[in-house]
Amino acid sequence: MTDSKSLLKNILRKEDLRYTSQRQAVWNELESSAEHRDAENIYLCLRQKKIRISRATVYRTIDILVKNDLVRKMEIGDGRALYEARIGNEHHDHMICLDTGTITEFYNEDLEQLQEKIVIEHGYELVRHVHQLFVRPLKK
Amino acid sequence: MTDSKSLLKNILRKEDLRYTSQRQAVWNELESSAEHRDAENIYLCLRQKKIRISRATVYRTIDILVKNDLVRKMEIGDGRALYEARIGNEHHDHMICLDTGTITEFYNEDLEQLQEKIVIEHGYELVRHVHQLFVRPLKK
DNA sequence: TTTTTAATGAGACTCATTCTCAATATAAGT
DNA sequence: ACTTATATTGAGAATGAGTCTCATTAAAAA
Repeated sequence: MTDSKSLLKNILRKEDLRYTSQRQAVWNELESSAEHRDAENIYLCLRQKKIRISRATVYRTIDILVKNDLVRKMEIGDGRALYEARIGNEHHDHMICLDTGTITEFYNEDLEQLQEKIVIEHGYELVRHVHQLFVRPLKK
Repeated sequence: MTDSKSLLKNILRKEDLRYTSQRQAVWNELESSAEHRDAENIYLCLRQKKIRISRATVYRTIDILVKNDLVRKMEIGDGRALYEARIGNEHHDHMICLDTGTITEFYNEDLEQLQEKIVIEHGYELVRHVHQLFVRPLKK
């Protein structure tokens, strides 16, 4: 059994959920590309591959994957959510180019530590964060 | 004429838009409280004050205010947008308590500079950013 | 196998926001 | 001030992402 398959099976078992072809298909779809994709795109790609699945199941499955840290959800303010697989994919934040829509991932250790410091100073602990930089190409 | 009134008038003039009582009312509502409020809340408060206005106009006016930097829009992922007046209100980001929903504003100069540095290293200039820290109270 | 019960699909539904268009109000021109 | 041209408004229809319902189907336990 491939790693991808047993990873999902273990999570479903832990959550007392059944292993189904639809759930595997959604996970395959996300895991096999590094793109930031919305639910509709995943749904359409699966249909194109002749996989029998409904929008509802796509949404329901993504929820399970997000809750179990296999997938990360991000919203860039245009009304829909984007998703990306977390495996083989270190923590990072996003830079969104306003001219082209290109999404660039970035990670900065100082930034991470600074955030931790700030919340502690306010008497909190950090659970998660959203950090998006909306940018434009530097004109030279 | 109060500052608040001429400020709005100047912006509307600049944008070639007409000065109307509805637009003034929306701006008054936002300007007079430091809360992070959604469009429906603003609409209902105005109606309660017997001001004749529609939801459409509330949304349309908020858009004008946001475009002209009088108001800041933020989305914390629950599907609706929150707004806050920008005047008398320095730039800051938000810390959202997952237990209570409390929104705390924070500002850190190092953080701001670090962001600038990061985008430049990627060949971009920073236009705006979204930085939200989802937190829980530290148990002592 | 049979049985139990969870998962699925189709489409209805929700909810924030946007759109449409006839009626109204602003402000420029006289 | 009065007209006039046109921007703005309001009511409700439309949109669109996401959720819900419930009859049907499929896991997996027995």
